[in-house]
Amino acid sequence: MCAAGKKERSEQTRRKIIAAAAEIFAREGYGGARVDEIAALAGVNKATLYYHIGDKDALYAEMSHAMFSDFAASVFAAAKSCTDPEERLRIIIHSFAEGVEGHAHMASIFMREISSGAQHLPEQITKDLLSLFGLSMATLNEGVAAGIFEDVNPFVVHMLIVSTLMMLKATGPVRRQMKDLPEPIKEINEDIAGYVADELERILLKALRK
Amino acid sequence: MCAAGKKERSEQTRRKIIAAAAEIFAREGYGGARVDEIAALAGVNKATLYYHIGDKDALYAEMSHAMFSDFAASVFAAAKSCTDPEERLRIIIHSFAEGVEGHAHMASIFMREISSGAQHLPEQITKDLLSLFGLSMATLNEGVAAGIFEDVNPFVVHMLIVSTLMMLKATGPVRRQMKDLPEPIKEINEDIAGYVADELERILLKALRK
DNA sequence: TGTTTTTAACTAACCATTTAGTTAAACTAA
DNA sequence: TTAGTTTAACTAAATGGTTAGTTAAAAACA
Repeated sequence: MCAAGKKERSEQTRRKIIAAAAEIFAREGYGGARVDEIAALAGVNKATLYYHIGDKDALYAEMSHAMFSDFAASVFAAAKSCTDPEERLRIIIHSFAEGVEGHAHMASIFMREISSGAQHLPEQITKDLLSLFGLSMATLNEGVAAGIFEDVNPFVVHMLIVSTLMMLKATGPVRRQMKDLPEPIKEINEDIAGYVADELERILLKALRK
Repeated sequence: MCAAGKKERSEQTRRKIIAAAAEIFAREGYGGARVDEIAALAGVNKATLYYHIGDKDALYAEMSHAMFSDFAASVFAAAKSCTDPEERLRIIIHSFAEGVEGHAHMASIFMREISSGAQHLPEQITKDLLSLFGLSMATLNEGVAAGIFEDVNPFVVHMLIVSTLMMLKATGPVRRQMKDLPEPIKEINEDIAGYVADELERILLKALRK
C-alpha cells in the first residue's frame, strides 16, 4: 500500500517495531517483556522482528539508543548557544522537561535501568547521560565563579532536576488511574514541560541565587 | 542444628526468603526474577518457598509490604511529635533519607513499581505512600499559613525530596562500578542519610524560606 | 523474473507450580 | 523416661504451560 519504495516500507516496519518495544519494555521491564507481545503490538510477525532487528538484546539496545541519544542531543542543542549561567540552567530545566515529555517511555525505561544497575544499557548511553551531568556541572560552576550562584554539590542539583522530572513523568499513569487525589497532584495534570518545569525553575533558582 | 524450636526455625526461613526476594526483585524486576534464583539465594528448596509463602505474587506482596510499611511508619514516627513546620520538614527529609538508606532495595523496587504503573503493588502500600505526601503537604501548608514558607506546589516539593533520594540510592551500584567519576559524584559516597540529606535540606530550605 | 519482506508453523529451553515422599521436632501415654 | 504417633518443615523430581529464537515457504514488489 501507499506508493512507497521497499526501503521506505522497511524503515516504517522498523519504526513500528521500535515504538512497540519502547512501550512494552517500559511497562514490563526487560525480563517481563515478551517478544511475541512486542511483535503483536507492532502488528508484525515475530520473524519479521528478528529479520529486521535481531534478538531481544539487540532490540532493547536499538530502542534505548534511539531514545536516549535523541534526548541527550536535544538538550545539548538547546543549551549550547547560551553563555549566561542562569539562563542556561533555565534552558537545561526546560529542554530536559520537554525531552522527558516528548519521549513517552524514556522515564520508565531510565528508572528500570537504574534499578538493575544499568545491566542492559549500552555503554555509549551511560556516557551520553554522564555528559549531560557535565553540562549541568559546568553551568553551575560558571555561576559560582561569576558570583551569582551558591556553592552547592552540582550532582545533587542535577539529580534534583533529572529525578523529579523523570519520576513525575513516570508516575503519570499511576496518578491518572487514582481517584480523589489532592488538588496539588491534580494540578500537575501531565503538564511536565509547562507547569512542572516552571515550578522547578522557580524553586531551584531561588535556592541557587546568591 | 542450633537448638531452635520449629516456630523460630520457620520464622528464620521465612525471613531468609523475604530478604532474598527483595534483592532479586530489586535487581531483576518482577518479570525478570526467577523463583529458583530467589530460593537458591535464600538457601532453601523452591518447594519450601511455596510451602511458607505461596506463589510468586504472594512473595512479592509479602516482601514489598514488609518493606514499605516499615518505611512509612518510621517516617511518621519521626515527624509526628514536631509542630514547627520548618523543623518538621527537616525531620521529614532526614528520616526519609535514613529510611531509604536503611531499606537497601526499596528504592529500586519503588522505581520499578512506578514504571509499571504499580501493577504488582498491593493497594495498601499505595495508600501508605500517598499518606506520606499528606504529611509533606500539611507541613508545607502550615509553613505558608505561618508566613515562613513560599507558596509552592507541595507535590513538586515532595517529589523533589522523594525522587532525588530514591534515585541517588538506586544509582549507588552504577556509580560504584564506574571509574574516573567527577569529584561531585564521588563526594556522594553512598552517604545518603548524611551528606546528601544535609545538602538537600540546605537547598530546599533556602528555596522555601520567605 | 529475482530479490526482499512477511508469514505460519515449529522446536528446544525455560520456568512457575505441584506432587509425592522424607526428616525431624513435638507430643502422648505407658 | 521411652516407644509410638502426629505434625510441621523440608526436598527431589515431575509437570505443563510459556517463550526466545528458527525455518522454509508464500506474498509483495521492482
